[in-house]
Amino acid sequence: MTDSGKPTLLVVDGHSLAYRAFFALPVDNFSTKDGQHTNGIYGFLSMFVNLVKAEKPTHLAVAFDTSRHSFRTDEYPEYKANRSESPAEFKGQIPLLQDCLAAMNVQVLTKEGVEADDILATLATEGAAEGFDVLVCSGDRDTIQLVTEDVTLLYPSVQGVSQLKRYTPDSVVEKYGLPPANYPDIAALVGETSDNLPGVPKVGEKTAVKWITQWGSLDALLENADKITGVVGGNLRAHLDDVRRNRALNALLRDVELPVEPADLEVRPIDAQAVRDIFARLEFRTLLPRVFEAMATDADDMAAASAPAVAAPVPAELAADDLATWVAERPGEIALTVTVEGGRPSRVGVAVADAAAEATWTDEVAAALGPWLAGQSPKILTDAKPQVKALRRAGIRLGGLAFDPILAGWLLRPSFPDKGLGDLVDRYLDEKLPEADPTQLVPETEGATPAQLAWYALRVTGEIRAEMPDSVASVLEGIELPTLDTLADMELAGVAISHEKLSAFSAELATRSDDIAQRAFAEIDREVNLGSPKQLQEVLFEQLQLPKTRKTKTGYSTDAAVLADLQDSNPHPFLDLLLQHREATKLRQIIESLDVSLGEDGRTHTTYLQTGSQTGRLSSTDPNLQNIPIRNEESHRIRAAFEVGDGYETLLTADYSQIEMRIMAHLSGDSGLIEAFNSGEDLHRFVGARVFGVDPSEVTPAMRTKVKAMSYGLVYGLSAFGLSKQLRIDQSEAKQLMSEYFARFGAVRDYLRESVQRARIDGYTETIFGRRRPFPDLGSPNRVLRENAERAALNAPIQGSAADIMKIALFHIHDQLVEDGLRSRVLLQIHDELVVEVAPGETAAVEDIIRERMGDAAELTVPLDVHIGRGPNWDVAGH
DNA sequence: TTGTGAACGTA
DNA sequence: CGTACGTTCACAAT
Repeated sequence: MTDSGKPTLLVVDGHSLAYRAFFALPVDNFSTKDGQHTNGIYGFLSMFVNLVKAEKPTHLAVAFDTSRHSFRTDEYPEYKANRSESPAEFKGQIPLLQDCLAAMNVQVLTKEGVEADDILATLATEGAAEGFDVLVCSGDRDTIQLVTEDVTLLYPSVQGVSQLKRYTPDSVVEKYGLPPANYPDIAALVGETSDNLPGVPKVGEKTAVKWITQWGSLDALLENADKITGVVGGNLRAHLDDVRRNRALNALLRDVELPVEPADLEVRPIDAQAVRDIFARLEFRTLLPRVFEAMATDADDMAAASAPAVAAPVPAELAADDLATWVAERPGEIALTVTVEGGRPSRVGVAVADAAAEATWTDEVAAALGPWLAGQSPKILTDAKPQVKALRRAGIRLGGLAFDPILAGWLLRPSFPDKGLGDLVDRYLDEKLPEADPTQLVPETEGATPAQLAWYALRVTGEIRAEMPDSVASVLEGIELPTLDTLADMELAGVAISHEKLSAFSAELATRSDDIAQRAFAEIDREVNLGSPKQLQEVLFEQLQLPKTRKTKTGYSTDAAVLADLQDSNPHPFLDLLLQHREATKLRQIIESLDVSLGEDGRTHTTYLQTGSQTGRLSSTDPNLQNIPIRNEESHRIRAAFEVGDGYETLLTADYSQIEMRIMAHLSGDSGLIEAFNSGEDLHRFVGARVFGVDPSEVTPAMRTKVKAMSYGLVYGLSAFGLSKQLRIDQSEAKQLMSEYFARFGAVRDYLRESVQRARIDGYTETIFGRRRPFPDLGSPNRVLRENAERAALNAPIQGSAADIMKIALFHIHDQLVEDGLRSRVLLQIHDELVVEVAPGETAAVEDIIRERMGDAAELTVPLDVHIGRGPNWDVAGH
């Protein structure tokens, strides 16, 4: 609101200002780690928040051009034809900028066939008529014509985007000698080179102003053109049509049909979480507080924003029997929340569409509700796994799990880090989940009760289902929900680890790494922190004067590959000692974290993140048991500490051999690769024989290594450059290898190409079982971004299908073990390997189940080969 | 105290 | 200039 008490409407030309920012800010300082350029976005937003903060508009909109095409190019094809195509790096930023503005709840306007300035002109005209003070912010001089007593133009000065010059009628007269309405007349005579509109030769601003002043208007001047003397008079007469055309084109449209009018553009509070999300993605940090400061947030306006469209039912507090009756009387899906404290149920809430009830968890509640919980009547649980585990600790095996909004939300958007029900309520219901403020000891706002959480979950479920394609629904029901149950059991079981073995090894490694460190310090005559890349750079590149290596963001790399290269070219004892030190300390860290993780039961219970990957794989945390070392001799001692537990007979490992290459064979239908797997011959030997044109018996280890690297590389979208690096061979030799490979296995190359092509069209990839992963960047003009997306898209169906197959095998095995009443249990999953703890006397039966269930998990055109090992510990079993 | 980047372990 | 993860440490910013 201005002093006059009138509302203020600010309209901004997003395109022209972002474009200026794009050239003003160095791209090096403004791109994300995955290569997205952000200089235009940053510059625009920076200016924008300053502007909002300074002007405090009550109404706000940003307009964008849709393309170069407009009614002006229709009338005059040469219009702006001299402008070079705007760089792809810039174009790619526009949709992201629009996302930012959307998150800030700023109205973004575009219209096919008109330019952003026409939208500004329309809004300015309407706004002035409706009693607004209007501020127009644009980098196009044509907008000067909009200036009136009610409309002020803010125009970026040459000094930079952040400096805006105010144009009022007075300042326009001062600068041009004519009122704003006449500016287009001047421009028409002078011409506008940047728009490819030639004017009258030899006529500049001075002459134009003089003429218009003299004749009162452009029309009058043109009518009296024959009265103008001299060379310029001749020029004018020769270019009358040009002038008329210029004047027609530089007139901004003031009656564009828009879906909104100024009154609709009232400034709304920003969506704080959405802004945080997109700024995190763009890696904007300093901008965040500035935006929050300049613009009101939802939190400031809780009353309006948090008022739910539908109020959650107030749950009835019921006694055990009544709660059991409550659920029994309600057929169909019931949503359920079990709150968990100390790993055990503490409270339970149930909800249906219009009613909710809950109870504090007691033995009575457990007994009364037990049969329903264990039964098959359908239930919806949000983030079910911890609740399933808690119930299991209470002696109840949950049955009938029909939906988990968290899992479903992840299946639909696997790239979004899962942040709980609140985000889903936000996204799918456009409401705010009531949350107690954790920073307040006595929160002002109450959080939702367990029953109310269930009620929200039920409603979210309806919305998610509506958006879920059948294929994704089948992955949820056919793979993820059964897997969830299995994972709960695996986490509860844990794996026995020998503290004695670990601590003995840890002590050994401690003395060893100290010893290595001392010798390393002797080599360089000083003590440094060998774990500090910064100090190492000093030692390597300054003190020892070794050649500079691969650049990183913060300096020069000192990673293992680089050190090995250095050792080749400039041997130095320090390098080798450093590598040894790294190895010893790394092992020690891993051992230490395992030791810390050991529970009172002498077992370690990892947590599997079911929604932790974008491909469908599981991940493991706290501790991560999916990256326990195996490559070198030392690491076997760590695996040897993973032992069979008391009361069990043996550990058994089962792994799929070359499952990703088998999926590749299946998906590509390559006859050579299919034959390789059906022949029973070692895969790489078979492929090597084909590629090098020799008998399988003549494939040397070197040849095998090469085709093996090539085969695995294919799955990741390897380039000749990458292959040459990995094999330490010439790029030309790598190219040769690739072309020989594809000459024999051409269908593989065709498949890979087509699958990316398909993903570009569909916008997502799909596994054999229908799991989808969206790839919005496949169409990005940013090459780095696009090519990264292409490799990921090429890999996703393969890695994802393998993950699907393993999950299916996993829960089939688990379910069969339970069904057959066996005590043996699956403990670990490491992507293509399972570790099973076998009860006495069950070895043969368990082996049969595993072989069968892993082998039958999917019907491919090639067999699924399973390798099984046995032993008292993971090292022996894994042989 | 918190966040980031380098390095490195696995499939 | 090879996909997918999680953990640790150092370091800088707070």
